[in-house]
Amino acid sequence: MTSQSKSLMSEPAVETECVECPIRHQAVCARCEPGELSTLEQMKYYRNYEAGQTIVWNGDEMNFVGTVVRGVATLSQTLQDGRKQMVGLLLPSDFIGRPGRRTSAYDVTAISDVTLCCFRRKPFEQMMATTPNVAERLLHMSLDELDAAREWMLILGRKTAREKIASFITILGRRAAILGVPARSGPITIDLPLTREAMADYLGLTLETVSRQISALRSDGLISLDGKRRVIVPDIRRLIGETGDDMDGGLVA
Amino acid sequence: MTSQSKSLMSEPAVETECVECPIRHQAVCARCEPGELSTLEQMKYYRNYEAGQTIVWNGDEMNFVGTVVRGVATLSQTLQDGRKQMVGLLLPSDFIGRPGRRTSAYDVTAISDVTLCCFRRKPFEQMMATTPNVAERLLHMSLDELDAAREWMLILGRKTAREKIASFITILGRRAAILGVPARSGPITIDLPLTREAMADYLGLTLETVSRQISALRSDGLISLDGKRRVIVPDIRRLIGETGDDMDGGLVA
DNA sequence: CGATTCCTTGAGACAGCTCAATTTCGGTGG
DNA sequence: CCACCGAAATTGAGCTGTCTCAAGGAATCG
Repeated sequence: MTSQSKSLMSEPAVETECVECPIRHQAVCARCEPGELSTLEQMKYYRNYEAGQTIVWNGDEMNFVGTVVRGVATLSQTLQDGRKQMVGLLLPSDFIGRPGRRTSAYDVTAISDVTLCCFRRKPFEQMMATTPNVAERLLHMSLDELDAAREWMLILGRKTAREKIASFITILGRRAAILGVPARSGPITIDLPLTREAMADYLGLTLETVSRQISALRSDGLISLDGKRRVIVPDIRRLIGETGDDMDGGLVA
Repeated sequence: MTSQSKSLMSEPAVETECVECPIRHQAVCARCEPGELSTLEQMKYYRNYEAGQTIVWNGDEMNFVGTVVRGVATLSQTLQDGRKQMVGLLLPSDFIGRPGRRTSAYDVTAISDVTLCCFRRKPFEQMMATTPNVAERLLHMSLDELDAAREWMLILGRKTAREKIASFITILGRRAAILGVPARSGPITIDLPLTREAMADYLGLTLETVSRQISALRSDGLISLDGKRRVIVPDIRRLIGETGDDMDGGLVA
């Protein structure tokens, strides 16, 4: 029997038919037609991971690809002496694995309990060749990720600690708005899916600096906290003003 | 001796038939068959830019896509107050523009005299749909760029100034080895395509720090300089040892 | 209630930044 | 060929934002 560690019971792990899948219209299968979908249906299988578990190690063979259906995972890289940088944050609908490559270039870690919708790599690659809707969608998603990675480079390379935190919260808000409730212009609630340490690894800071800057934003009235992990943003525009960006947020319409 | 800098007369700008194109096997057309190639041949046209010229501004409409045939260009982003971060370095064979998007998300700047092999965007998109070899190749290239961007995130987020410089030189060496002369294990010569300031914008440093660290590496015997822009690396492995990376360079076989 | 994990806050250290001269180098014209 | 010019690069000195080290506090769980 699988040990349950930190959750009392293992969640029933969202296993639905594709048509009912909560991320049906965001994932790699978003553009598939009913016929194609039933092909995927036959190929797919689910994998579950508990919070803290490693999904793959950097360099490991990876004989599947998949989509995050539930939970949050991270991609990270490490230097010789253990300094760590997160290079990707995988939320529901994000894709894991690279067609055409056998091994992972990153450590992939489940940060909360995670469910993946997987395909064995070889069949998936063949399927891509015959299903332009999938290949095309994957290209589109990769280009989006590339844009995100570059936005991140700007954050890592040029922003101050305060700007980094403000940016991070803003970006989370943007993703949440796409996936879930569209943002009204009132106060917005954002759940941080990461510990302070993970945020630090994400932002190229130390956990102490992350903590200090969150406190600073709070005492400046730009955010308030509900517990440690829930942020309430009374006026998102004011927070965006702290990111240093060239104004165009896109969160609030 | 190949072209450089601000020559009085505009170079005759490499305009060849696809079959003879110097980057035939690296670019987006790499996997095309003769028939497909002649389709491209009819669609393509060349554009030339002088060193320092801007190719597109962030937010500008961009009605073409293209491949760098000659020269070096950069992708960069800027914050409100002018802080700048380079988010991509485009060498020959690299692709510019994003199919399916009308405007550029970055400033694209020619850093030396540049020749692009271009396609108008719409026809290119249609062509992609009917030419899986192009779409597939573009996906592959985008995923490579994504990997590069993530490697860069590690550099920006977690490396010291010295490690950043060592990494930068190492990466340039790797690219040069792929494109040109395969690296023997003797001394390697690497031309820096960037000013110190541009390197700084790339590495998230100031130009003074870049200069200091280059001097430091030199006085430590890890590199030597021929002029300001040419680096000689007597022992690439020793330099790789300074990058902080988890050892796997891939430059020297 | 201890134990553990996560978070906050403080005080001092240091890497890289800022400001400010020089110096070097490639190009140009005499 | 040399003198000169401007851009690029180097070097110095002091400053500051973030890190490091260290000591609690808060929430969760057995």
